[in-house]
Amino acid sequence: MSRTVGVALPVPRLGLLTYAVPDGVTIAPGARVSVPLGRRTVTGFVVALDPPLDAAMAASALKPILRVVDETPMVPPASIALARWAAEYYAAGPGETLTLTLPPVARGRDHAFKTERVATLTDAGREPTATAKATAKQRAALDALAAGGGAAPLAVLVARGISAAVVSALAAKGWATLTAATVDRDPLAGAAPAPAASPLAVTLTDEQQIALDRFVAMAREARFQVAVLHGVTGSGKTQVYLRLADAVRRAGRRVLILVPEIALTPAMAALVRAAFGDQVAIQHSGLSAGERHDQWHRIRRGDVSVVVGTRSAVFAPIEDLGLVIVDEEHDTSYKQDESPRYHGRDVAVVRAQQAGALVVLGSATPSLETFQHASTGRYTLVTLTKRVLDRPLASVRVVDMREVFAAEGPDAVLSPALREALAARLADGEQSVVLLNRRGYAAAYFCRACAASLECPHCSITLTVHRAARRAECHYCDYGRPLPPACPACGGEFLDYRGVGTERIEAEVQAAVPAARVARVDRDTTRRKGAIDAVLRRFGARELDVLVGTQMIAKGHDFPEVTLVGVVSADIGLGVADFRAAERTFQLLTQVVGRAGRGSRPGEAIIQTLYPRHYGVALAARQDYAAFFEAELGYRKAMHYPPMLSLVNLVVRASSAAIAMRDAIQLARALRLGRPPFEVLGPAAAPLPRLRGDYRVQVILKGTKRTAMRQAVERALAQYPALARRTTVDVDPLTML
DNA sequence: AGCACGCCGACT
DNA sequence: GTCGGCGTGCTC
Repeated sequence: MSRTVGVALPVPRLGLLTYAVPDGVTIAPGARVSVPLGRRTVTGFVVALDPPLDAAMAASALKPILRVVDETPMVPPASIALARWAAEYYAAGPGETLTLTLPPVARGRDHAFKTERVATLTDAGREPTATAKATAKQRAALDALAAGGGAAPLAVLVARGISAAVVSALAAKGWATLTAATVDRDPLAGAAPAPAASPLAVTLTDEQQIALDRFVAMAREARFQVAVLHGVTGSGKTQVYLRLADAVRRAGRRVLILVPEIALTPAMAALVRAAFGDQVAIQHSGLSAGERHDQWHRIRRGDVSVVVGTRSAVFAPIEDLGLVIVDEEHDTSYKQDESPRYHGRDVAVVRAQQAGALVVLGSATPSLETFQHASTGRYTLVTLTKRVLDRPLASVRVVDMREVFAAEGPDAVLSPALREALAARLADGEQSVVLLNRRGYAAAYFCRACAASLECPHCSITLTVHRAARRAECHYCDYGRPLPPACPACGGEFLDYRGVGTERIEAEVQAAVPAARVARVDRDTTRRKGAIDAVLRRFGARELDVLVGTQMIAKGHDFPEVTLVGVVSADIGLGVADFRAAERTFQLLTQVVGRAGRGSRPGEAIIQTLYPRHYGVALAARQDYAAFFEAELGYRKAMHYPPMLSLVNLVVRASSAAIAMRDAIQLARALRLGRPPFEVLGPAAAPLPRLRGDYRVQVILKGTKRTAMRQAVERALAQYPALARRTTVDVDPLTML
């Protein structure tokens, strides 16, 4: 019996604390315990039994555990190991990452489980002679119950026109019983109907079959391996995933499928549901707390063999894991942009390693990190070079906007080529997608007299114009204001827009093709739950002709009738001072071009740009991943950027620029102490020097020895606790903001 | 994260 | 004169 336990508490950066275990109490790792912390009582996780005590601790009196919350461990040992790894790797507290393994806590009253009244036929109810005197309605109810295997939820009966009163009558006559049962809410209820045929019955192309056979053979080895599925857009990666998942499931091991975003999840979830029925659990942030709770417990109980979810599902309590699939592994939404700043794909690889499982990283545009490992042989590369049914990739035209500006003036938004193509598609009854990766009407509202723009009072950023709402909004904090009638700086009355956003594009498209039914998909139009689903469904049902949107529409969706994709300003993003700008642009363009021509008719893409020769644009137009990878890797080598080495980004916040700089200098000095095996760059003002009222200064670590970098950061921050509280640590940052 | 302590500005 | 702002320290 253990005398002490190491407990992880949900407190940022707090390490394990040791508590005494009262006599006669037994505790297993993974169980939650209620413990005193300062003057409050909190719930933590037992992660270690009888941990080694340091001298100071051994001498002092440990506080005892107040209560054991779980008789049986809340999370399996594998989840603890994974969370502890993530805590260390991402310089977070163990409690922070362990929290990720739990379902969201229901607030207030316990809405955790939904109970439902279920009617069940009794023996008498099944006996035709006993029920001979049933009325017509009662007979209908008895038949419905019999058809449902002898039992059915009351709600289902009511939906079929059988009133609750009739069911009560059956109960009164002893022909049926009514019981309250706990049911799992179905997060797919009301979602797009599942395809009629099982996705597992689809005939694979030769390439798909070869890829599948390869993966199945690897999975059969039941050891940690990483495979990369590099398949061009429309090559049918999903079918390979599903068949592979089925094979692993049949072999008795479980499967985790990660997908990038909530907007994408319903489609994938519906497919997986069609393939595996009630063997699937879904986890993503769009579910209500109650739904997530139900799904989490189905997983924890081992009721399902396949789990589909977004980033946080990587911590789901799955045992006997044999396969992890990371769909669209290059997608930046796998990286959490708040602490703990983990990368779902990277955690997935470690999870597979700890479980002895196969992990498949799939993408049409693999990240540099992933493809680099594939090309050195550390990961196994499997390629799909052809689209299913031999459909051609879209033909691409790059439009040099400088020529358009020269011909039509500087206010041109849609090029003649794009306008004409949109009109032609409409005339042919085909659908189009127009992408611009910036929402709002205009990027700025500026004064023609003094050139001042409306700016956020809390962030170093110009306010975005939302014209329909007649407001200017900050896209980094919650500040917003009505559009002023005159310049707030000089009183000038000639205010104008600069830069375009999706709201403007929607209007321009409507003006160019007045007869078209146009809808917009961006964060502004899809805030409401289910809104994005509704628009995508209308588009899928051909009730819309043109979809205008941000990168939300570039991902994953399969609309066979789309034959034209327009990209309004391919350069957004290239201007950002970020070493991944070219990679992101290439990925976005390649993905969105891949939306065209997925049906029987060939697709076309029109890319408008100011830099037609930029390699990120030109190679995406050619859809030449190999050439892009070579060019980009050359750049990363020359500039000493990932994947050649690793980065840690430290951002120090303070109430004044001077204090932020002073503290960052102190931090950098501590990090440079003792000739460390890595570079310390800065301090320098962060790319966003002010954010939400804070002044920000950054220090960047660059090197190949990640462990040394992390340890140095831990040491430096431990030395200055006040500074640590105001410093964010981002290991393997995706952006330097 | 909370919660307490402590040191500087605007109020009954 | 205090009330209370947030900056800092601490949690087995």
